[in-house]
Amino acid sequence: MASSSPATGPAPEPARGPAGGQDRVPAGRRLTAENRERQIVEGAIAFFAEVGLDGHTRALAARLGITQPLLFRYFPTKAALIERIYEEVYLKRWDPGWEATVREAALPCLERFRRFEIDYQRRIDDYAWLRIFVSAGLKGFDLPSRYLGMVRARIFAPLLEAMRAESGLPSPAAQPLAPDEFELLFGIHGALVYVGLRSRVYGIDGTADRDAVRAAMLDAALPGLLATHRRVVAAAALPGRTAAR
Amino acid sequence: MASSSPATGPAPEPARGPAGGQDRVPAGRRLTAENRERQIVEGAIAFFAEVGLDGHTRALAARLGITQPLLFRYFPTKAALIERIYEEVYLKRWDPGWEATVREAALPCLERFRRFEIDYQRRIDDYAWLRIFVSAGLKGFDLPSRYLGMVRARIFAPLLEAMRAESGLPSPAAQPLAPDEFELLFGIHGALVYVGLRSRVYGIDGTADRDAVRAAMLDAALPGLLATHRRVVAAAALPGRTAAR
DNA sequence: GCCCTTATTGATCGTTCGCTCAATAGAAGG
DNA sequence: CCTTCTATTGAGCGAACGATCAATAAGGGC
Repeated sequence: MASSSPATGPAPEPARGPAGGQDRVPAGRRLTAENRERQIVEGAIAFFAEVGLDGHTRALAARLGITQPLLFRYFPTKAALIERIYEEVYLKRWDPGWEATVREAALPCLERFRRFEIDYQRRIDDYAWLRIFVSAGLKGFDLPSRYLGMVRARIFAPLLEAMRAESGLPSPAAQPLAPDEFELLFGIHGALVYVGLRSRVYGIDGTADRDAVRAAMLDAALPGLLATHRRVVAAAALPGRTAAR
Repeated sequence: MASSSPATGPAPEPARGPAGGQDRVPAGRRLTAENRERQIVEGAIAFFAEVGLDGHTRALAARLGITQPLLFRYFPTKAALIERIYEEVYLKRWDPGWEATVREAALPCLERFRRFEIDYQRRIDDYAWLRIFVSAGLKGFDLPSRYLGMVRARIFAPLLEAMRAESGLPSPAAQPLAPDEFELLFGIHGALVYVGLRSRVYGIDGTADRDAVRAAMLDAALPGLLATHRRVVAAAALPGRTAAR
């Protein structure tokens, strides 16, 4: 169970990522400020994803083919650069369409959940996204908890409300959403995320088509979800045990 | 979505852990070599779990109330100390009883799976265990992939073989275990692990009784597992698509 | 009490960290 | 061609890194 190398050795996969699809920054020496900044941000995302947020600014500069002081021309501090990465990777990649999907009244709520997860996981299963997310969590930053708080409030809460309605259960206004109801969705959610984690963080090659694996997981988990949800809501309505916290 | 503090701020939870149940090392100045070594290892586990494997030896020494050079009296290098942590946290905490549980012929295989996961997750849902595991994965160490390889080979493979037999399907000798069959178990497994990750890595307080949450997840996921498994095996037997890799 | 063993320390090595600043060089406008 | 602007660099700051080693001091055996 010993690790192969003592303290070195970044991740095996470069995985520079789609980088948003914009055309690559020209490799010329003297770039415009705008182009250089974009190049630094994109390079920093790939770099810190590989080596972790403790990565050194000199190593980042070397990878970009520039000198280290130039980084500080564009970002006053290393922390500011990391902050920028948060915005770029997490805020900018949040799709408002997700919030619309889970409210699409024309669809059964399980199908809304399915469509959200398929699309969400496709975006999340990214080398930089997953690794920086986990790395931030390990360093005690509140990014992961705040981000998952968004998922909880903007996605899962409306979904649970729709599931309540579809099952003829009292609305959240009448009976507040119980933590166990969220756990139900986070359970399936976690199983899907774990597929990416094993590949991107634990370095397990795994199955080629993770998208198909997740689709199969949803096919297995969704059919029984509404019935389980009804049971959970009924249990939460009883004063038997304290459900919250 | 900005993090609260730029680069400082370890995890909110000390969570020194049960430390194996052995009596604490006396706080006296001059300890026996054996006691000092144990104190260093236990302290290092808690320390590196909090701040990550990039934590500094001087900070570790300060927390232990000793000077930094003393660490190098007991461990030739920082990497050697981390190696020792791997043995202590992962190798020593592997329970051979797990391998016996999943082979217990008297029990239905779903019950074997249930019992394994309940016990396994209880041990895994530990501040140091989860955080060092993830931290090692981010640093590119092969600990996580090798450990999960053990779970796959020693736990899931015999379980799948038993599920095959219980469903009257061909044995792995006749038809090799397909990757999709493992994904079936890793899916449920991942959902359970994710419960701990959200708390220990992402810093979400979450539900108090994670053990009960996981039990409920298993209750929801297990009933349909055998039927799904049969479908996966049947699909893997067809030459329709390449199942492996 | 003294001595011997060794756990522990203080001082320090060479390196590298994040970061600063004056000097340099490449493109644009006249 | 020359000037101007500024992107970029080279040199270097103080601090902290992992690691080393001779000096110190606490305890046990006689």
